[in-house]
Amino acid sequence: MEKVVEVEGFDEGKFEVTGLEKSNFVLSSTKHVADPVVYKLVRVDGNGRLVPATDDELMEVEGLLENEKREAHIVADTGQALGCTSNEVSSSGMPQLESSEGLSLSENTEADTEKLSTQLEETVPSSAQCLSDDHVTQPGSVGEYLKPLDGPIQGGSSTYAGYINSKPDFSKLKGEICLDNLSIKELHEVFKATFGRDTTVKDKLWLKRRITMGLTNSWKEYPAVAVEYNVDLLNSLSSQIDEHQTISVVKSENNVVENNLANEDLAADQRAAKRVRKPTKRYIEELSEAESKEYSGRLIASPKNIGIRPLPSIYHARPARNLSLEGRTITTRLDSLGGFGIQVPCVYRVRRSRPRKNVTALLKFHPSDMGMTATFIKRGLDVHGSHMVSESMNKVLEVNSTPGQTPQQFVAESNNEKSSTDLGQNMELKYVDTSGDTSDDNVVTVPTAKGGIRRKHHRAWTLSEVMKLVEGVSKYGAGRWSEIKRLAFASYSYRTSVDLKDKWRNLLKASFAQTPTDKGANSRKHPSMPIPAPILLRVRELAEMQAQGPSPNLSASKLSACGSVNETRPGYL
DNA sequence: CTTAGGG
DNA sequence: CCCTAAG
Repeated sequence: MEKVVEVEGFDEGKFEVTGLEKSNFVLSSTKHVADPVVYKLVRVDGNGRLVPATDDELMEVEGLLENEKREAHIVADTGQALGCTSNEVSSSGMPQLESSEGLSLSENTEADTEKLSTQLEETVPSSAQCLSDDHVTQPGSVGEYLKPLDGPIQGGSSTYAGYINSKPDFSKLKGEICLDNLSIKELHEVFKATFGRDTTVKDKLWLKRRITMGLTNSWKEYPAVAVEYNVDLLNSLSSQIDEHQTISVVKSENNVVENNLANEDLAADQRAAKRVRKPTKRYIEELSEAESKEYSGRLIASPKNIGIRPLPSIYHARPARNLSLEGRTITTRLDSLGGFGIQVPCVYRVRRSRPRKNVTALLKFHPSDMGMTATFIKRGLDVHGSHMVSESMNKVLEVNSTPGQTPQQFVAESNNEKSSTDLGQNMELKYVDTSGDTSDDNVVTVPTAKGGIRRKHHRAWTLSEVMKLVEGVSKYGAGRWSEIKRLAFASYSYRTSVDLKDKWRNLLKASFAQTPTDKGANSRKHPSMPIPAPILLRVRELAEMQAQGPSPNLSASKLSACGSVNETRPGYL
């Protein structure tokens, strides 16, 4: 809680630069006073195009920065997704280049920062919590896969930034930066010199990365944290399978692998070139479907004087023109990319049917109510990142448009999160709530032909969610979804009452389907969601119970609810 | 706006 | 999940 000051520093962020091909890397001394923006750019192998980091990336970085502020370290980017992403990009006929820059932050940021620092006092800790949680619990996180980054050498971000603490200090790399200028052949030599063996890999990026790693081989242990965490989860959950956990494990494994790679580079040569984090089907689907998608990212600035000053004005981009496309507004801007003028489309998505409100206005009106939300938004604004912005916007809008529980909700969520994670198990929640992830609205929306937008990722219902639902139904009765949503699901901003209803419907189906066969529940062939038998039983009980009559309990609560009649302290007035 | 159902 | 009809 006494991090307030640092938070501010965090806001100021630090500079992270992954250079272009001919970039001379200049890492700022990642102190507390650098620049909030993280520039990233990936050179797509082959066509030499540049692919900026995604906004989700930024989110990740956000987490990174949080840690950063305490450790001032930089994590080496695994950059595995590079290959896949680049493919995706080119195959989908995307505009080769997109970017957004967090340049305009100079003014607004400063002001907001101050306000924020106040609120952050309370929320930051939980924010951090959320962030790390996200990384562990969000299987479908786009950022996870979309991460195209690969700092040619010391790529700065890590997918696991959220929970990696012992990050390697790549500031040492300054001396090695010149790798960029080397030819592949030269790189091979360097490689040999570094590892004492030859390599057949022709991937320049890879070579550089490896060499860099070899030279700095300091990142070997950090996955420990994550792994431990996951193992922990697994143990406590061994019986119930929550999609999230499994995913978590996978992730951490990746992480481990990644790190082992740093040491035992055996056989890595070949794999390395295509060492890619496998994108999920969903993701692929998404990418292809999203034709002119919203990759937006930070554009690299000329490597020259990065990090020296908080924000060189030359990095400012100037809007070139705007045009709208299927409900999205595409802003083409001219960025000064290391001296080159490049037009990059920026996509601002707007949530359908949600009244659009001025985010900045929101910030000012409820400055004290939104902790990380504000942070995100601010950052989003700073960066002009479409993803970020839209995401944040959605969040805010969602929160704000929820009648009766406006801004507080978010705070509540954060707290709830923290407590549920800390306490771990409470009340009936024997099942650990791995999904305290209220914070990440990773929900991807997809524009429909009709002009609509539909949510793409089915947000898997976690056990805890299901349990809350059941509990809610038992308390308030099935059918009173809005009540349940408001009371039992206060912490889950997503999950509309309709969602609850649908889920309940499914639960009923499920419970009745396998009730007759006691064992059927567990022995069922790994269907997507193995709902613990007990829960199903409970569901059925409730179902039957309510089929007969709206339990006395219900009517009681009903009365008290509707009882605005006169029962509210008749005497007091 | 909230529910219920169908898709 | 989405969409829509109905209260």
